[in-house]
Amino acid sequence: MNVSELSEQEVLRRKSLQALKDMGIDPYPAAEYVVTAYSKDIKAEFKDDAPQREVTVAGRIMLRRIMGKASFMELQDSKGRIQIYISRDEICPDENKDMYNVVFKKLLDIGDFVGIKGYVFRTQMGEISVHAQELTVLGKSLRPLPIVKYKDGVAYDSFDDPELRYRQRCVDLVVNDGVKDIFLKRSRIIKSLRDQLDAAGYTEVETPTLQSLAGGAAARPFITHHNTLDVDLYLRIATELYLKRLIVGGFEGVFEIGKNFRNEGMDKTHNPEFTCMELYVQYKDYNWMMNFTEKLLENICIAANGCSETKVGDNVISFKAPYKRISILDAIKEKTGYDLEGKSEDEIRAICKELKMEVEPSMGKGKLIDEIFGEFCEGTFIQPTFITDYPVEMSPLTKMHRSKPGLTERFELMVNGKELANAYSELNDPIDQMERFQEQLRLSQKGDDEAMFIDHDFVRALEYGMPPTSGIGIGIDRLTMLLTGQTTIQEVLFFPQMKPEKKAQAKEETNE
RNA sequence: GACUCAGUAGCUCAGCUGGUAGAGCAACAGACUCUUAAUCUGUGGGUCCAGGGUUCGAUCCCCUGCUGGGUCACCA
Repeated sequence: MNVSELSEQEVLRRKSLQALKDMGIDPYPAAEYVVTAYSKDIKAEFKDDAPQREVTVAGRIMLRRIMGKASFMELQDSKGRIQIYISRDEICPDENKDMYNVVFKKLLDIGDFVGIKGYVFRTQMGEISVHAQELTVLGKSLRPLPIVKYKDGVAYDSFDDPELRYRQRCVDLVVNDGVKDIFLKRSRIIKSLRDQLDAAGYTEVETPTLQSLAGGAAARPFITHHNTLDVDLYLRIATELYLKRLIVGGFEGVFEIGKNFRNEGMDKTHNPEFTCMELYVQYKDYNWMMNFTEKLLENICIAANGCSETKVGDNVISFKAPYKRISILDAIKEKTGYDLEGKSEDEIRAICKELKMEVEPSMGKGKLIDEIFGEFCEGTFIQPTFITDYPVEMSPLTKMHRSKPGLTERFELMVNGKELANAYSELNDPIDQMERFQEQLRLSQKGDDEAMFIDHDFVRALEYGMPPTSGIGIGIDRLTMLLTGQTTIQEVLFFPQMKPEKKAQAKEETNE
């Protein structure tokens, strides 16, 4: 990079870096710096009448208030911030005052990492702080951070351009209060989920991400190429068909938490790669799965938020089990007044017309029902609600309903007007499965580019025999959104997908 | 993909339908030994997203493109 391209402040910081080296101070020391305390804990554990506590803390300088021969700074470590008091004669007991006058006052900047050895005290204004006795440079920052100031919990000049925040998430995490908390909570959510599945005796597994056939869901896949085999491969759109093969193989329960990839649109609730948890348990049905799911989610909510409620926008959502259960046809009857039970495709099409919906001739009965639900019902279920018994046309991997013809043993869990989970009593009849795949093929030939392919290998697995099984998929990103009160998926992904930065790319190419 | 809004200093933003740009914070120089959005004095910092067009003259008007936001469509 050419120095002339650097901003004034970047040039100055590089000069400070050199000045530190010239003084014999390594701006990037190699040795371990032994930290004995963290900001948050120091404040929580402080007692005014306790004996003086010696601590060593380390972190990033976020604010400096220099007042001649003494100064305050705010140090940010992994748990929060703590104020540091530095007096010149304390860190420079000898005649040489360079460590304070030159290093601290001139060569260090906001964003630099330092270590502070000192003791904990309370200032005259009442703030618990560390009185520095030793200052160590731990890492020089050459690029100025955005300065966000906080007073009484209110942020001033916050760094809030979404493009910059998502492209440079590291900066967002450093300067914007609360961003890190979302991701810490995401981690707790996944841990709680994993712990509960583990406690239930189920096995966490990993199945292929590169698949020669992208099955298990209706979605356009990403295609890639394997050179050695000279074949095109797909990035998986679901883990379903491989996990069921493991059920065939004799596992009691298997689950996988991992990324799926769908080559589709991006918006507030869709990212091309997203995280799903899929679970399959032998000898269970979808009724059992509803019971299991509502307890699972209640516990996750408590693990994340300390209670079984969460607030998203103006809605307070309770994850306390049990959840309301209603069949999709009853839901439609409730919201639109139309009873679709036993109606033919043409009759339903006529109802769509009465409801002033735009429908296409290629849509079959199941698709029409789904459209009505999506249009008039889906958004109205704010509290967790199991929508059950979907039409067979939309559910090629689901067992037929034990008593309702044309419907399947499937549920989707709606929360805050969005699908959070999708589950079935899994279809384990290989002949029926083959016929369903063939029906998908017919849809595909009619122009449905999301119809599933026939997976002969999966059918062969079913032919060896799969026990009755229930399975579920839960969208982890959406669950995290709900439990952290976020309304866009970008806020719960560290690095949401964005278009490449054109300028930066061009620059790098000219450098090579 | 459609419509719409936006892009100005390191950050957050002003900028009068046209005359080559301002503030706060940050930075720099100085003062200050309990400050906390520290304060006080002074200084520097700009490819006004890019490329065309109109004009004597464009940050501003027009066109195209890039990037992002919002709404809608797509995503069972």
